[in-house]
Amino acid sequence: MFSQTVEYALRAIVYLADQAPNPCTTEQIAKATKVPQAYLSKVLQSLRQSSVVHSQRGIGGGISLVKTPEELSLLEVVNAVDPICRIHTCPLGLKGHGTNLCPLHRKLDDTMRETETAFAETTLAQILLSSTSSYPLCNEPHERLTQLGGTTISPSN
Amino acid sequence: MFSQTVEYALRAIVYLADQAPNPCTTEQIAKATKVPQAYLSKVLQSLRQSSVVHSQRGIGGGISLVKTPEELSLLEVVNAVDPICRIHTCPLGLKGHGTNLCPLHRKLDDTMRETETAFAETTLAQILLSSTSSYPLCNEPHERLTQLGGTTISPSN
DNA sequence: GCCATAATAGACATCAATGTCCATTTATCG
DNA sequence: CGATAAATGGACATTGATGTCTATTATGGC
Repeated sequence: MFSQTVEYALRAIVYLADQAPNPCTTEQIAKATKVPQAYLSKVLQSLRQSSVVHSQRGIGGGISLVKTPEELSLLEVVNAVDPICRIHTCPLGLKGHGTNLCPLHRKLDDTMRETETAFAETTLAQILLSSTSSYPLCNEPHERLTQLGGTTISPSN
Repeated sequence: MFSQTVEYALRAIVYLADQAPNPCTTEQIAKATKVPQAYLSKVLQSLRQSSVVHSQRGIGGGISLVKTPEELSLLEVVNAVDPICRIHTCPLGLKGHGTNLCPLHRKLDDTMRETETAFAETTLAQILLSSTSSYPLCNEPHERLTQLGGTTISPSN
């Protein structure tokens, strides 16, 4: 129901939120989220063009969130790469329906509206704080590869 | 969010429900629903293989619903052509998550479950009886091209 | 049995989503 | 300035969704 690109974008953003506000390289994100790196870079470009993430080239650079996890909703991520396009006018192009969708398309649009709302109301911070018995994207909490102060910590492996 | 094929399948089924229990030819459905006829025949084959519709060749034949509009849900139609596939195991293939999805995939699956439920609870009869100000698929009620008794009525155009 | 009707099957065409690869540009560090 | 790190852009490959076309098969009426 959701495209592969949406899945990849959300994985990357969850990882970035987990590491926020530190930047992460595409390679780092790709490995952590098991997304093909070359394709991920395309997805990240879409996110950058929509101002969901910020990028910085060169040593010490990488990708980082523009907003804090508290301010960023799932919907903003989804709409950046594969917009949920609501039904505004009759898909059959019937005049006379105008904004009055027929019962079928009214129902379809309603379900899309519900999905849209669910995504709009969920922030990345909520995802990170949710307590299911599994951590987001991994078996253990992710290593924080850099500390806020700038000291680098090596991963345990 | 929903594929073109789902859209076409639902249009066809709504039309068939409107004409039920009379059979309709693919050509007739295609014109009424503005779906490319050759492609529609593919979609209808999927619906037949899932026993949503029944087909009859030759003169007087066509496509008809297997169930009554009261018994048929939108979900059965959708799942016949483009199944809503729920998330059952971790898409990253992480052991240890098992059926315990991480918060991200838990949320994604929840929205899919809601959509699934919405479709499961809506019957074709409800769609036909819904009173928005627009008729399903058309500006006016569809002509019933044949009557239950077998007498054929010419369309007014 | 013959003809008209209508579904069926399969080949083929087109396009968008997904995925890969490589050269180029921008940045930091020494 | 030179070396390294990292994103960027564009070309290309692959696959699945969408769409078209034609020959074949099944059915009912005469």
